[in-house]
Formats: sequence, structure tokens, C-alpha cells
Amino acid sequence: MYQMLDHTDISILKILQENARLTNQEIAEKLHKTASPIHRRIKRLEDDGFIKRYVAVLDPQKIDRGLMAFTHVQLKDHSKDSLSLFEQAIIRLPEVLECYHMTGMYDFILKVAVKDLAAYHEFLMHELFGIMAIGSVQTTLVMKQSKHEGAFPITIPQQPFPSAHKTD
Amino acid sequence: MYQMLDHTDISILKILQENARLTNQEIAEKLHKTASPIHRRIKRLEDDGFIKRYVAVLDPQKIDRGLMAFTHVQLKDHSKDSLSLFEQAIIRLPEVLECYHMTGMYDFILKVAVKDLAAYHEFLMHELFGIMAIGSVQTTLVMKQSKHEGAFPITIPQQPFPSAHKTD
DNA sequence: GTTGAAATACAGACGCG
DNA sequence: CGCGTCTGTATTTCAAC
Repeated sequence: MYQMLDHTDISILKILQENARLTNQEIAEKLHKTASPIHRRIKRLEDDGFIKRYVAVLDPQKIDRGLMAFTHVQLKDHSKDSLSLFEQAIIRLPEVLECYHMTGMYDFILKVAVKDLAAYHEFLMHELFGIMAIGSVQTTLVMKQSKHEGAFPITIPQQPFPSAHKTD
Repeated sequence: MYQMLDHTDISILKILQENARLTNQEIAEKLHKTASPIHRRIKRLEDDGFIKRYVAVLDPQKIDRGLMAFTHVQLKDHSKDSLSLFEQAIIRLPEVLECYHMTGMYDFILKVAVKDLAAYHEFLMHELFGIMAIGSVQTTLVMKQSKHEGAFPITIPQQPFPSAHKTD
């Protein structure tokens, strides 16, 4: 089991989700603390697995990935072979940013990023439709992204025994 | 207009998308260079807007966001008022990680992260269904994520005049 | 949570190819 | 024009308090 997070930990995680390039000292100033304890806390958050990794966010437009689409896929059947065949094939496609195995109407939802509609057509024809397990595909295109990705809202996991002695 | 990316820039971007915590020196070793030019190139990639920001990726399970859902929304009508009303309301909901305005069958696709099904029910009943502009909603739940998010595939944007004198 | 010291990385300068 | 060596500065990191 993992340690409980206190209010300072939550604040650190929120800050790091927005901007992981801040120095410990800058984070410390925001929280009215000093760099050392911030550093220890971040190290612990990493070691305990709360922070999985740090990534750079690129501008899709500038690297010719300006068109994003959600591709909803139904397989021909739900055999174990079809599922693993599909997943194996999808993982190799660079246009597929994310692949989710879903409950409900669709078997998979893919988040796809390509240069333009021509490139998406190319992707469907030469990549996706070549996968044998595919039954039907429905596409919706992203016109506008209203909320940016990546940041999870953080609340304190159920805290049955609030510590009365937190110096924070 | 922005500068063209060469092979070293592409490599740097790929590395930084996977692990933004590597030091310039570590990146330099991977690319058989020294830290100085790497540092200069990263600075330029930031200044030119290729790299928008750096973020920490958290473990959804550990912060009680283990259930992810895609919520497909159709509005009652497509008036300008309905659209902006919906977007304004959505932005305030912490459970909504991403919000896309779509073409096609649905008006919006929301990526929602909550603790469990009970929390999702709560989210629908007390948050989403409270928005007046909402027409209908269809949910699919994520059972498994096959491909991780965030990393764009990078190719060299159309290179009409390949430089013959690249020292790289 | 604080202080202080050593190791390391950053962010310029400069000269070289 | 980009690379590499060098330099001062800031930051990280680890110790003891």
C-alpha cells in the first residue's frame, strides 16, 4: 500500500502536471517552503509511482500532425485471436496516438493524428483497412480542442484518519 | 515561418517526448554529440514553439482516477449560445480531462476520468446532465489502454531542397 | 523543515571546421 | 553556420542538524 498524500503533495503534483520544468526552488516559493523538502517530496512521489514519467508536449501543427480524429472500430468477431491481432497491428501504426479497448457500442476507440484529410484517407485505406480483424469503422474529426490533455484532477484519496499533527 | 528540422532535431524531439528528464549530456551521448549543441537545439525548439511545455505524467490509479470513459455528447441544438454554454460549463468540470468539438455523429467527445462507476454515475447525474444545452449522451468505458498517450510520431516536414552540406 | 557543501547541469562566451 | 571546449552561475542532491 502507498503512503497518503497531504496537501503539499497534491499541490506539487498539480504544479508538475502543468509545468514540469519549474525548479524545486520555484515550486518552493509558490508553496511558501524551501527547495529541500520539495525535492524530498518529489523524489518520494517518483519512487512511490505517483509520477510515472516526464514528457515534452509538442505542437501538433508544427510537426505536420494538425488533424486529429477519433476512429471508432468494431471487430468482425470477439475471438481472442481477433483482439490480439488487432492490438498488435495497431501498436505498429505511428498515426495512432492512443488505443482504448472499450465496453459498449464500439470495441476500440483510436485517437489518430495525421497531417490532413488526405493523410487520414491514406491511413484508413492503406493501414487500418488492411487489418483482417476489422469489422466496421466510424470516424469523427476534431474541429477544436476545448480542454488540454494530460492533467488529472487530484483529490486526496479517502482519508479515514486525518492526522492531527501535520505541521503543514 | 519556422526553421526546418534536421535529423538531430527529430531525434531530440522523440527522446524528449519519451523522457523529458534526461540531461543534455545523456541526450548528447545517445546522439554521439556533446551537451552544448543539444542544449542550443532544445532552446531553439522551445523558442520556435515546437516544444510547447513539459509535464509530469501521473498514475491514474494512485490518485483515484482509475476509471476512464469517453462520453459522446449531442447538443439540443447548434446555436452559438448552446455551444458556448456547453463549453463554458465543461471547462469547469475537473473530471473532464479533454473536450473535443467534433464533426459527424456527435457534437463533443469528452475524455472523463473518475474513481469508479459510482463516481461516473455521480458525474453524469450531478454535473453533465445539469448543463441545459445537453441533448443526449452516450458513454463507453475504457477497459484497457493499449497505447500510451502523448507521443506524436515525428517526420520531417516536406523537405523540397534537401541540404547536401549537413555536417550531421 | 532547515542549513550548508559537493556534484552536476545549465547557459553563455570563444575559436574551429 | 553548426560543433566542441571552456567558464561562471544556478540547481540539484545529499549529508547532518
